[in-house]
Amino acid sequence: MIVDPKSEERLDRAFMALADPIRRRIIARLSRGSATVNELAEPFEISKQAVSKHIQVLEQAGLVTRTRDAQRRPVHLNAVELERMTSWIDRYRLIHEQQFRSLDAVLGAMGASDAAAPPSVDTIKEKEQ
Amino acid sequence: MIVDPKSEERLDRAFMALADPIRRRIIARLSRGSATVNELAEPFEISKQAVSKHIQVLEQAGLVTRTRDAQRRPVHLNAVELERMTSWIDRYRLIHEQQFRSLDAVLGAMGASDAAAPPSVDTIKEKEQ
DNA sequence: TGCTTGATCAACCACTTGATTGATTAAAGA
DNA sequence: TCTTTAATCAATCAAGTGGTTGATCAAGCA
Repeated sequence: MIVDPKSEERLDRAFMALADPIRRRIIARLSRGSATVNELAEPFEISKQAVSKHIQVLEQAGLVTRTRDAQRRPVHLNAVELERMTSWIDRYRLIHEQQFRSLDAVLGAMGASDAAAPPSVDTIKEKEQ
Repeated sequence: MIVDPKSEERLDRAFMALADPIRRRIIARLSRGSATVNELAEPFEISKQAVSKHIQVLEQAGLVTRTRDAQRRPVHLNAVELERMTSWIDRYRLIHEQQFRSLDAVLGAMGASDAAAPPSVDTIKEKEQ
């Protein structure tokens, strides 16, 4: 499986960027439309410089882009990067779900008739797979 | 809008947890089945203590759970928390997409763009770091 | 030309993170 | 019992993060 090192680092930054509640609120705000740094800083009690840094973090993660409008620097959401994050997560969610299903089938075929859906995983010793 | 503070913190930890490539590889491994700390540490060149810490981070984020099997502490993926992460992201992806669509409709009806910051890709200038 | 506004740069500080090594707990096996 | 195995705890360290204040840049406007 070939893994693009740049894609690794981009994921690092994207997840790190969303690990902060202020940055998540910024993303939430931007989902409703672009905004300037001042507008984005307004609801928060921290300095505008701090908000500016948060936006830089989001920008380097590829989650937002910035344009220029005179002395304003409007910030726009980049939904493509959000999509990359969900792709990563969903990939392993799917694998896990399928693994879970086939394990369930094995247990069912072995004669243990309970076949409980909830995770009775704690008794499982993984040797197959 | 009521926001459960614990849910905020849980998201903080979940996103932070996935911001590390080693922890993402651990999640990827666990999607294929549960494993012990030693098994999880095997592909990495860092110490087992370090891997143990990574697993603690994942556990406190709710992304994995641990059980006991004699002196082993098998680690299991908790897909529910992964689902919470995609839910958060997809929520704002959806809002953004709808916002985008309605803006598109407005622009189409007007024929000109004087709305606040239309995020058209062709006007984007810089992408420096 | 100056002045104001929007935003960033720079230096600094407290705190956290990721890693290390060495010691320790806990259960199995001889 | 003594030894091995699985894993964590404890102390420490370098590097990174999130915040501050003060200075600076860049574009309109009087």
